[in-house]
Amino acid sequence: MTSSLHHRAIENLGTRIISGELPAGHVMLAEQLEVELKVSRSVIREAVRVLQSLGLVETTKRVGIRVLPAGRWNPFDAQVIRWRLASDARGAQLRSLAELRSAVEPAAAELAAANAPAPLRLELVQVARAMRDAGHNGDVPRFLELDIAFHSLLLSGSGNEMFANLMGQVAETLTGRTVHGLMPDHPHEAALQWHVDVAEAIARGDGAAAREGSERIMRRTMTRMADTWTEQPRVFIPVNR
Amino acid sequence: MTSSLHHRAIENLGTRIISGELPAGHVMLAEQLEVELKVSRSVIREAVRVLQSLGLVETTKRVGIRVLPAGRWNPFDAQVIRWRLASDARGAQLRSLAELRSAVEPAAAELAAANAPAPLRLELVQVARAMRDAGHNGDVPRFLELDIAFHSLLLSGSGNEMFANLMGQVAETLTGRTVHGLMPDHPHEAALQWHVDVAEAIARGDGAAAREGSERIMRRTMTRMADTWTEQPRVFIPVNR
DNA sequence: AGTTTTAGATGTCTGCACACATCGGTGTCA
DNA sequence: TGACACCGATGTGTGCAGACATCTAAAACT
Repeated sequence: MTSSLHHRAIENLGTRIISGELPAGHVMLAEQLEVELKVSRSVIREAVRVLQSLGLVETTKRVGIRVLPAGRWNPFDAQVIRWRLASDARGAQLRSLAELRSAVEPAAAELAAANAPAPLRLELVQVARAMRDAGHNGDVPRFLELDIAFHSLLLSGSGNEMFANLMGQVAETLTGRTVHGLMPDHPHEAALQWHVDVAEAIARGDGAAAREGSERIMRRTMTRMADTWTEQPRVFIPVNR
Repeated sequence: MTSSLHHRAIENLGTRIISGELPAGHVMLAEQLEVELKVSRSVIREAVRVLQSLGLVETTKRVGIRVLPAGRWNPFDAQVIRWRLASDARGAQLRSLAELRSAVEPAAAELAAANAPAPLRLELVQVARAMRDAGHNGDVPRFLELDIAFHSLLLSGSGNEMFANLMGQVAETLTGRTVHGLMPDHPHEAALQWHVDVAEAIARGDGAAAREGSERIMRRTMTRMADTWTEQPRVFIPVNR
């Protein structure tokens, strides 16, 4: 199912557009794509429709299928993110995601302290403690697993479905290695305790403490990650397009 | 083109799914949809493919087209957001967007102070001042227009394409009224100056001041908007799905 | 320069063959 | 006799091929 012709056509075109192989303004013809990908018209059409909804192409009668500039791509779509991570813009995409996460998590922590259901608070504390233990014991694989679980739980606990999906949509589609382009891949002593502090603040409903603790973690994470995003040029998208 | 059969089919099904008329688990048959919407198979198939990429449905052989639960919907897609705003969950969607915006804008302001290109900084200051003037003169339409322009510019100035699209993808697709479910629709004295302060902080590269000013605006905005989101239940999406 | 015509592309419809998940009947075994 | 494993029938999405409709950019013509 994952390797349906339809899916493969989307993957093929999406990758090539985002990598820059098919630059903005490039025009393709459905008929030509049929030959190139060796699939029928319906497959091409369905793939193009999906790419259209992602903002990667537009179709115009009498012209063809035109590739759109990067500013039109839906930057929140999991597929688009995955394609960008596989392209030269990998560093820029990681930075964008990290900045977003760093902005959102403290807010999510504060909301979770106010709104999260009791069982989730409990689980959060348990995961944070288990994570601290795994870190102390040098059990890196378990630490990584718990780290993701912790941040996913926190975002879910906010009760904001957009926050919840930040880790959700992305983390699940992505490989473990890519996810850890967003978070340190080996434990940091103080940060282990900070996670527990955040979890406990959420558990007792202390929003301010939860936010501050999360901000501390995010600041630390950002500084540790910053050098991995090899100096990537920032893209400034014009307001009107 | 906007009212192509394909587009209308997407609109019809998307609206009905998100409104809850077609609940999660509900199974439809392509053939049945052809009859119901009075369109051909190709139209249905292309529409279903798009809805699939938005996480609204999944297709299974021998079963049909199954509606997925809300937790699987892509909450960042502009269409999904629009459909939710037109549904009973309007309040919850506005709250989610406002929380996201409130988390992101201060971060964007700080990044803009560090990275925004010079012309954008200049424009930001000009817009902020024009906005203050319009507010003082009681020119509400112009104030609204400039308000959107200001926040769009600020987000663009961050150089983070995800931030830039928060206003972009959403605001442009949406009606003016909906956008102002996210920001006050008449000027507040002090806030007018705060906008200028933020713009000037960004212009002189003072990240800390820009962030603080933006946080002040966001706190004010949130408290003024909060009562418009009539007590909506929060949705807690399970981590694994 | 403005208008009309035309060619060429997508949009829509239809009939067919195939793959494959599910269901239900059949046979085997305890 | 009853429970269970097997296997074929069935129905559905997937993919294909070809036709006609419709729109529009670009050419041709005033």
